[in-house]
Order: sequence, then structure tokens, then C-alpha cells
Amino acid sequence: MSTPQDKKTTEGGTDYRATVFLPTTDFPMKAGLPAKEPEILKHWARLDLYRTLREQSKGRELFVLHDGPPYANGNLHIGHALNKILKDVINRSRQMMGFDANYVPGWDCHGLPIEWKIEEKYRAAGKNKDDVPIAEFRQECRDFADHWVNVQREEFKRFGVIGDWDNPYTTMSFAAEAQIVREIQKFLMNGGLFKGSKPVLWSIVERTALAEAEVEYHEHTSDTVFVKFPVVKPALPALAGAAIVIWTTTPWTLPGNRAIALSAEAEYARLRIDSLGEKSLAKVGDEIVVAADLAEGTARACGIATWSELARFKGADLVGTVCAHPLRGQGYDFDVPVLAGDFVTMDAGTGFVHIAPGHGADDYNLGTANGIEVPHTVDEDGRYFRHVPLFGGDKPARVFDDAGKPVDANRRVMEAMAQAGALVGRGRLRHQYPHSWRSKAPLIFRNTPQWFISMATNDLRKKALAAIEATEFFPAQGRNRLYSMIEQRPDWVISRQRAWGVPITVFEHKETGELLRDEAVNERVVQACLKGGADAWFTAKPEDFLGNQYNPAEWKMVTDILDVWFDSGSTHAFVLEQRPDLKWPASLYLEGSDQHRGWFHSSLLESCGTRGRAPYDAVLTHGFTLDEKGRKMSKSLGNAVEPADVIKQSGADILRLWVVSTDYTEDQSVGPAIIQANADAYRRLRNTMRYLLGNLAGFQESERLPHAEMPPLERWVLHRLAELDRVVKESCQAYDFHRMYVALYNFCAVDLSSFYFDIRKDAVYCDAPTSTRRRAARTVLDALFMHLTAWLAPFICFTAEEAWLARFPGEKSSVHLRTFPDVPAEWLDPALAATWDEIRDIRRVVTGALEIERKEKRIGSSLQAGPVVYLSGERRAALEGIDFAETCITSGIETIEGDGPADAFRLPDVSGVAVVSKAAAGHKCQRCWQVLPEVGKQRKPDLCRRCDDAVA
RNA sequence: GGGCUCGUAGCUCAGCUGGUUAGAGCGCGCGCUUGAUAAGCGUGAGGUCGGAAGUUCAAAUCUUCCCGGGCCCA
Repeated sequence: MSTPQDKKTTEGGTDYRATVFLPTTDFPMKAGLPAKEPEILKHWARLDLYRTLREQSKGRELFVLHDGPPYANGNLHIGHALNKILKDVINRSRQMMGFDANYVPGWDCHGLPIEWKIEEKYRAAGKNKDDVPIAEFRQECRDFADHWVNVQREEFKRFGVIGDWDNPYTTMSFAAEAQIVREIQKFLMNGGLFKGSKPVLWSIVERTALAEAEVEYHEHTSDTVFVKFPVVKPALPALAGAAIVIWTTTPWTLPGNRAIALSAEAEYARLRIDSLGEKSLAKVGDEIVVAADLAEGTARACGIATWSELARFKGADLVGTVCAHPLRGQGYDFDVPVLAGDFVTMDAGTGFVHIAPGHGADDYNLGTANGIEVPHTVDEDGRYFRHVPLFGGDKPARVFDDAGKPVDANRRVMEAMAQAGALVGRGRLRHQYPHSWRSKAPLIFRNTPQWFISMATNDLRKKALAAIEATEFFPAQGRNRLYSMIEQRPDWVISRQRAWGVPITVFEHKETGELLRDEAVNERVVQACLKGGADAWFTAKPEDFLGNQYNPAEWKMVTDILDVWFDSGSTHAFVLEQRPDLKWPASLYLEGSDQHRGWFHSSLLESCGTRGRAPYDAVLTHGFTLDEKGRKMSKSLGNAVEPADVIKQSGADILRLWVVSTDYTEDQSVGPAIIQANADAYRRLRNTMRYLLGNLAGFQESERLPHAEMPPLERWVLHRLAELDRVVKESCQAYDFHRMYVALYNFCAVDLSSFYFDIRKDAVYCDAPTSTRRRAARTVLDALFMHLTAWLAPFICFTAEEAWLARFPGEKSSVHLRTFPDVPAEWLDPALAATWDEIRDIRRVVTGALEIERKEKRIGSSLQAGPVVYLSGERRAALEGIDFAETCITSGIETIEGDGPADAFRLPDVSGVAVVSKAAAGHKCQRCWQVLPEVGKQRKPDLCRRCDDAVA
């Protein structure tokens, strides 16, 4: 064994450090990204990278990832970071694959949240939104959105995202608003647009519709009633002569009743009332039907003391039964069918739900799905309309008064029910009930006129479904999700009773309700919007648009605002179609999986309704970002990761590395530990770049060695590059960056750092510059640099640039102006790769044996060893032509065909290899530190032959 | 409550149409190196494959149920 004496000989000996070719580079080990990245951003700004790329790639095939617009309010959160970085990785990789990947970012600017912010401001100042002129209010919304567009733009740029930041799109630009108007006009002209009605949450106090988000739930005491609906046409004979009993907490909606819902899976029972408790409203001998599980509860609530069960039915078997309205004969003579509703639960009531399509969402959906009309029963004051029998007329009953207190509607309905003999029971219930966030008054569901886009007219649903079939989905499951939504969705309600958005620019005839369909009128509206934005609809006079042909007195301008999903669903029209540097349809839409219901969905419908196909060729969805425990991020849990914090502490490249390190098709986690892990991984990649740069210092073209003249080790590295080239291409094609990242990372860590670099340090540091081995190595290091900087550029765009500039500085220099380098066919050599796999197996046995020597303190450095390796014939063949001592980083090695002694070192999973440790023979070369017999016999007494020549 | 979806070592992920002792990298422990040095190398310990039942000669892989998480609806 080699002894510590070797070390002593260095002391006082010649210091050959200066003659060794150690790595030299200005590329620092410590990145300092938070400070460095802004400098790189400035470099890109100076060379105008975005525009340079466009010019440079003119004529190439366009790749257009159409940006789904984020909403312009508030700072960016981690979800934005994931989304935009992913888009950027795709754009950069597509660009480097040889496309012209032109990316135009955009913003969604209209809508409720911004409206609220402005309203809040007004309220803080003691003003009321309704007292402000609408144009003024809209201007404030516009300013607000504008502010956040600018804030978010800077934040996105800091992520390293490249795109046309100087000319982004917004849904509120005049051109966009005008085009949105054009789009809605297309639905007007083709008949897809129609006026219908739908129940909305309505505040009687404020005389306005409320959005779900404006609703608060508070305790409220409601009147409850059990009401009999006599069976007229039983679906089963055993049902004849009975009455179905419903329970409701809103008796005033009973005049609007048009159906009864039940649960198809539940059991129902026909009961005969045998005896009653005190004050019961029920009648002995009555036969009623309720859910079997709720019979007892119903009986108790209605004061029924004893009863007999006469029959049992499965809910599904009762469907099709027709009942009479309890007030039949008094103006309520329609049929009340029994339907199955999946929202019916057995929590309370009777298992039968009274359906008033004008007074509830479930009611509406079930009713319209079964072709039932949606009656208008109460007006905006909460009074029954004149036409409602018994409760309307000259003295209509009212639900709530202007202070939100109950009036007489419930009482009068209950009295009528009692009089009709239909009231089985009544009570009071304290429960959670919707209230206005502003007035805190209770709300009602009220049928209101709304504008719709029909799913049936022009076969919109059919076209949309066909378009989904024709679209590529990443991952594939996205197709099903979107398909089933489109398959089931009702007509699209596009009207909102709001202020901040694009109006539904339609004229409705005051008498007939007919819609004005005139291209000349339409064009005048569009021109006005182009000039003054959609505000024109509110500021202009009707005659400005109607011209001389129509009498303004006869036509009403619709003032409802378009659903913002129609705005963003039209981005393809005012961005892709109108910019000559883009194309329609988009190559790709990419958003979070929530956008199956959102942007993917509305864009599809809008485009199919106006152009007959999807505005995209492919759709990619990513999951949501959760904390390290897999939980949703929230302020209250305090588990949110802010992208700005990560950038400030670690740098955007760390955030970008996180994005590509996850499987974004599923939900992904982030937190301090995960960020740290990515910072660790980053250092490994960075040091790989640094090592390449250091050892390429002064590299000359004349050093290059042809592939055929390279040692097997170098040819193996080039083979690995060829393999990676394939992985890179496949991964980029399939947007599978995680796979690519793992492949690149493991290559750097496993193949390069711990193997190739480690082995070749000796030759690169100590060989003479003319040595073939060293030239081969440097040729390969150059190839590694060229490939890795390109491959990593889409991921860690800052660091790849930093590394590139460290080697090729210049004001016009940028790694991002490159494409992925080609790989010569000759590099691919699977047979060679198989040999090296085996060599590394054998090497593992050697390093394992060395580890024991180290434990026993017989060696420190592997260069102190010169083991004997016993090999089977096949194993030995693998080492043919290989310098195995060099491969194992030992000073010498002896290979002998044979089994080897019994006490030799072996590994269970590597057969035919046995290692007997031995110290290297000779003395330590003071330059290369190998222990060799020749040391002491050269010109310089403390050097080996190679080093002696090298320093000569 | 409904639709879709996810749950493999501390972390990020591989494990094709079911088939030997479940893999990788990181992290962690130990050791080496001190000429990639706030770096590099070697080596070791970590898993009831969310849980239960079932199908099968055989299940992380198929079926059912349950638990937990997520998105969208209601």
C-alpha cells in the first residue's frame, strides 16, 4: 500500500501548480442571480432581442402560442409565474427548434372585480356608483386596469419571459372593443343571439341583480310549508288517488311552481294518515307520498300521530307522474310533472322538491331541460305581476319591502293553500340565506330577461364538439373534460347587468321585441367604437347609429354588458386575425385546468359560432400550484409562495427551474424546501457550465480532433449527446420539459461531473497541449458547451446567457439567437454505449474495493491505488482498448482473466469481477500526483515521463 | 352532492399492455480530496407503492369501496 510518505515528499519539493492547466474563467461559482438577472435583462433590451429574433426568423414557419390574458388587477402570484414561465419555455424551445415563435402577451381588463375596486373607492368617499355618470365610472375602471397592466408587465418581464411587451393586447383597447362588438353582431346576424329569461339573485332593496360573489350568507328565519299536490296521472297504478307532499322554505314561490323533483335512487312510500296530534293541518284518511326515510320527520313536523305504509316505490318509477297544482281551478290549471333531479337530497323535507323555474338555479335547469316554461311571477320590487292569479291584480302581494322585511306574500300564499285544503303542515326555520353584500338585505331568485347564445342554432354544439375532436390535447384527458362540458352545457348567457365591459350593441323593437339586423347600422356602431371605444354605445344617441331608415322612438338600445368570457373568447379575433405577424388559428392555447370552463371553452364557442372551427390547433393544460403538503395556498394558511420573494432571494432562474422540474400536467407543490432543492440543482448545472468554461479557456480551432481519432471515452460522450439530442427533440415536441430536464440534469451530474470530467481532469490538466487525448477532450468540452447552453437556454434563460456571454461576449451576442445545434450522425454509437455501461459496472467494483481501503486508512486518494482486477473472459473483452487505470482514476491497474482469490472484493450484482487492492508501485509525480514506477528516472527527478515532457 | 383528476423513499420523479429481492437524482449519514474548493469524488441508510377487500399461479400495475388532496360545477 502506498504510505503517507508520498505526501511528505511534496513538502519542500518543486511546486508545479503553475505548469498545470487549471480551469480559468470569470464565470463565478456563486451566481448572485438577484443582481445578475437584471443586468442580463438590460443586455436583451439593448440588443432588442424580441425584434432581432423576429427579423432573424422571418420566413420561418410561425409558431403562435396565443396568450390567455391574465386579469389586470393585483400583483402576480405563483400561478401566474408557472403559467407564463411555461409559455416562455415553450416559445423559446420552439424558436430554437427552428420556428418563428412570436409571442404577444395580453390582458383581460373588463369585469366585475375591477368594477368593485372602483365602487369600493366611491363608498370610502361616501359616493354612490349610481350617482356617477357611466362614462366617468368606466374611465376609472380603465385607468385601474391600465395601472395593473403596467405593473404586471414589469413582473412578467422579470420572470425572463420574452414577447412583444411593447405592443401587447388588451381586451379594453378600442380596436379590441370594436372587434368584440363585431363578433356579437355576427351572432345577431346569424340568429344565434336571442333574448330569453333566467332567474338571477335579485336584491329588492337595491333593485338590482347580484353576482354570486356579491352574495353573503347570513341567518334568516323563513316560513316553511308542507303542501299536497294531488296525483292526476299516476306513473304507477299504486299511486292513484294519492297526493305528493312537497316542503319549501319559500312559500311565495308556489305560484311559480311548474314541476316536482325527486331523487331517482331514493325509496318513496305511500302513507295513510291514521290519527293526528293537536293543531295538525293534515286530515285523517288522506293518503300522501313522501320519501320513506323522511316519513317520520314529515309526520312529526305535520302533527301526524300515526300512519300506515301502503306501498313503496323506487323514485325512478314515479317519474312521469303528473300532479295538479294545489290551486287548480283558480288559475293554476297546468300540469305539474314529476321529474328526477340529482340535486334532491334526503337531508330535510319530504324527498320531493317543488320546482319553480323562475326562482332557483336547479329549478331553472331542470325545468328548461324538460321543456317547461319559465314564468315571470314577481317584478323588480318583489311584487307579483298583475297577471298572477290570486296574488297579483290590483293589490299584489309582496315578498320583501324596501327595508328587506317580509311583507305579505308568504302569508297570502299559505292562506290560499290552507283554503284549498292543500296545506299539510307549516313552521319556521332558521337557516343560512343569501343576502346582499351591500345592503345586507335578503335576496330572492327572480326571473329576469337575459341574452343568450343558442347552443342549437347553427348547430353550435355540434360544431364545437367536432372542433374538440379535431384538436390536439396535452395531456389527452383535457379532451374529455372539455367535451363533456360542451355536451351538457345549456345556452350561453352572455348578458350581465353591470357597467364595466363591452355592451351588447343591439337594438330591440319596443313593441315587437324584434332585433334590428342591419349591416349598415352595425358598421356605424363598430366605427364609433373604433374611434371612442365601447363607451360610444353609452354616449352616442340612437339616431347616430340608426340613420334615417329607422325611427329612434321605436327602438330600444340594449344596455346590458357582455359576459367577460365573451371578451376573452374573442381574443383570437382581435389578436390572431388582426396582427399580420401572427396567424389564425393559434398553434397552441395554454392555461390552467380551470380554463376548461373558462377561456378554452368560451374561445371554442365564440370561434365555432362565427368561424366554424376552434381558434387553436392544440390545447395544453397545467395543474394548480399547491403548498408542500399538497394543500391549496391561501392567505389564512400563510403557505403562499410569492414569486417576487423567490426572485429577490434566489433569482428567476430558480423559479424557472422549478417549473420544468415538475410534472405540470398534474397539480404541483412549491415551498421553501422545494425552492431550496431547485437552488441546489441549479448550482450543479451552473458548476457544470463553469467547469466547461474553465477548461475551454484559450480553446483554438486548431485543437479540434476528428471524431474518428478520438478515444472511446470521448466518442461515448458524443454518443450521449446524440441520445440527448433525441430526448430534447422529442420532449420539446411533446412539451414534456420535465423529462428533458431530468435527462439534462442527470447527464451533467452522473455522466459528466462524476465520470467524464473526473476521469479527464488528469489529461486536461496535465497533458501537453499537443496531446491527442487532451485535444479530443477539449473538442468534446466544446461540443458539450455548445449543446448544453442551447438546451438549457429555454429553461434557465439568464444563466445560459451568462455562460454564453462568458465565452462569446458582445453587445449583439446572445444564446437565444441560436437554434439547437445539429448532431452528426456518426456520434450515435449504441454498441459503444453498451460497452461503456459494462465498463462502468466493472468500475463500480473497483471503487467499492477502494472504499474499503479508505476505511482502513490504507489510501486516501484513489491515485494511491493500483489494484488487481480478476475478470471473466467476457468482462475482460469489454476493457479491450480501454485505459482502465485512467477510467478508475488509479495510478495503475492490472487485469487478469480468472476468478480471483476467495477474499477478493466483489459486488453481488456484477458477476465475473473480483478486485484485490494493492498500492500503486513507485513514487508520486509532483505534477500529476500519479504514483508511478518511472518517477525518479526522468530529467526532473520528481516527475513522471508525461509531465517531464509537458514541462520541457 | 355531481363531473374530471391525483396520492410510489424527506423532496422531484421513472416504473409500457400485471411477472424475478420496487428504480433514479437530489437531500441526509459516513469517508476521501483540497489543482472545479462556500466546489469535486466515493459509499451507506431510507419505501406497509394512501388504506381495505377482491380478481389472478402472480398486482405498485386490473376491479370495488374507503381515506386524503385538487380543479370545475351544484
